[in-house]
Amino acid sequence: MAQIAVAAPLNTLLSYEIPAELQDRVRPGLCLQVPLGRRQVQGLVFSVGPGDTTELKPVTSVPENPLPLPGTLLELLRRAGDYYCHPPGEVVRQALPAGLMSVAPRVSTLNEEHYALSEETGTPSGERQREVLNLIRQEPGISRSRLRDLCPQMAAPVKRLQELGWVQTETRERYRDPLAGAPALPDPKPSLTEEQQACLLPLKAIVDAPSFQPFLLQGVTGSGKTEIYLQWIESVLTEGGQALVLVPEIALTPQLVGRFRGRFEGRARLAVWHSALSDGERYDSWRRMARGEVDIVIGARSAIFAPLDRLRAIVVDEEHDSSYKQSEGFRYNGRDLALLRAQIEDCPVLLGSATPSLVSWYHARQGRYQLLQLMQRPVQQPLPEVAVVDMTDCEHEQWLSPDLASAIQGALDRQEQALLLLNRRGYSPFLLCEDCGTGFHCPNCDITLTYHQRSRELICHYCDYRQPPPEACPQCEGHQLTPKGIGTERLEETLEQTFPGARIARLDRDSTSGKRGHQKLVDRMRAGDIDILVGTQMVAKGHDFPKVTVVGVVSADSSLNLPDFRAAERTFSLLTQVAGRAGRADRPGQVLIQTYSPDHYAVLKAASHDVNGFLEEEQRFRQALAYPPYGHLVNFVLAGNRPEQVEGAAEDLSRHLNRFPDVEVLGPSPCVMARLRGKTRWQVLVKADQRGPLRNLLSRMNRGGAPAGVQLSIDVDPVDMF
DNA sequence: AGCACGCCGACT
DNA sequence: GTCGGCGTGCTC
Repeated sequence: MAQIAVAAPLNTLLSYEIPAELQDRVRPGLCLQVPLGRRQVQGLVFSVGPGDTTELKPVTSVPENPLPLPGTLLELLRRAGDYYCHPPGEVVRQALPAGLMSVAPRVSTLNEEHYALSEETGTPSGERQREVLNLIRQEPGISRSRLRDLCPQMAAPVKRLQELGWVQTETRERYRDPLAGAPALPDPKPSLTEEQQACLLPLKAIVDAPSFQPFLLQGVTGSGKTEIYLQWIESVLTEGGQALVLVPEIALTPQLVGRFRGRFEGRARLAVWHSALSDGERYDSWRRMARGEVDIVIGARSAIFAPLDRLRAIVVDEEHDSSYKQSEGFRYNGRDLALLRAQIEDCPVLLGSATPSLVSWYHARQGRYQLLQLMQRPVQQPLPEVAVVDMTDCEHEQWLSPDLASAIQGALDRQEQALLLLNRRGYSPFLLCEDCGTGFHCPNCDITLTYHQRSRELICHYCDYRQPPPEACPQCEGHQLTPKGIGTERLEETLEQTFPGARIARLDRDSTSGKRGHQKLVDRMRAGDIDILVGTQMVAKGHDFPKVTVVGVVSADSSLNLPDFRAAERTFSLLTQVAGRAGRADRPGQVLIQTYSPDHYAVLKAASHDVNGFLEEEQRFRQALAYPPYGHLVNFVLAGNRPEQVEGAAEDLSRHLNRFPDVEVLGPSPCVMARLRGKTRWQVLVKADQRGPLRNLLSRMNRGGAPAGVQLSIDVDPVDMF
């Protein structure tokens, strides 16, 4: 009998009979095919053992050359599914590439010929043939594609040499490699500052005697955290171990990958893992990892499920970043699973950030994580001067304060660059009829449609509903439809009017088609072809623009006013991160933060670069309200088509949850987005001082939380309350 | 998720 | 009379 997670949203594993002829091949960690209803689906074996098989269907088939998952990974999947209360089959489907767990699209493998000299070779008559033979002699086992690069007309000569029996041909699997062709710039190892050496010491010490140990590396921007990662990983590789590096959004940080490639070129095999990979690339990268042919994996949150079996080091870069949390479906947190995996692997894990999350910082304070600190920048460069601009002094709809405008002018005069952050896409967040006050709402969601002028559309940023902007108000037929508020498009326009002649560009999801468009814009900025760059938080993440000396936050309020207990934490880290983009060695940067809440501690502490001061203040606030890390949360979200039914289900659920001991039930209440994609949404938030009572509640809640017609989704450790 | 079963409106 | 709409329920 085998316990199998099947590719279906079932809350349990299913048991299958193992037919006699497959008895010795079915093992835990194996992907195979099983019958489910009247179809065939993929499944992952979690355990094999004795049991009554009379009522069970037999396993259909086992692949020819299976690549079983490492036992530690299997354990991680099991515990993660448990912890986040998510069906095992869905957990596995998220964790494994499409080719392994989905039913339909079988991903193919590619093959390629490789050539070597035979025992007996002669001297061919043709010049081309001699050339090809020489190339094969120089590089035995050369691949067909490499040979073609060196000698484009190789096809006919190779064929002739094969016929003569002078070269041996071997067909091997060719991996689709997302890194192929990208240049690796050599990155010599610099000498470390004393501070860096002190950080590296305990990390290196643990390489010799691996065991579970979390570290929190708190380092100001520019203090060289990456260098610590690189040198730690280098020592791990020397011991024959593998390393996993998680980054919030790898598509935005190609320079980190470049840095790793440059440092380890020829010494370590690198794989990248993120959502922008094609199915084929993902499938091949997974197989490379599972075969032990990779030493370092750099990836986004789902890379925590990489099939590595010599894992000796895990790095979570920018550990505070909320994109580690998956916000729908299997709502796991990559940072938290990194800790779980490290525990299972019995290996160290390093969380790095300039602005640690309160939760991690608290654990470090409690002594559960070892704290490592980098307070200085190796290249003596002062932190930028940060000014807070009180927007209540400005006129209505004046987006640029005089202070920010003159700072930008200053940058232009000195032929330096300015970077402006505005966390809102489109032209304006509202379109309003001046005559009757009508706004335009999404028909599916509880939100106003954002006006996009470039594409002449009203767009819902939640469900992507689009409609052309009406000529006249549908209510009163008035023609004064006015955009209210500002988005990046309008900011770009405002800047064009204020600074005629300046080269202005915009970096957001709309301005860049595909990942190449994004990179192109970044390259132009770095080359100095742009004077002012406007962007959403994309500009704050990862990119290093050396000529930027002025950074403006157009409105700190948009992130501060989110209805979320982590709003201050988020705002603080965003402000700190974007402030770190200003300045360079020979010229200090200047940062201006525009806000209507100039006295808010998140703004003030960011302005004074006081990370610990912020965390201490935030800690008091969280403690008073028993929010994490002083309490634990589980959010139950109910969604359905019939509003009264959803509300009723939420009330029933709330009553049910109230019966559990040692938990506090908040709600039911309509979600912040009370309607999303056509569905009404209610939530019930459960809070507890200890994890125990919550675990107890969840383990008895597995299914049956909602009636037919209402979907229940459980968010354990929610990061936002939408 | 699929896939079937089942019970009501507009069609050759 | 049936074809097909999608609400509901089950899959070892």
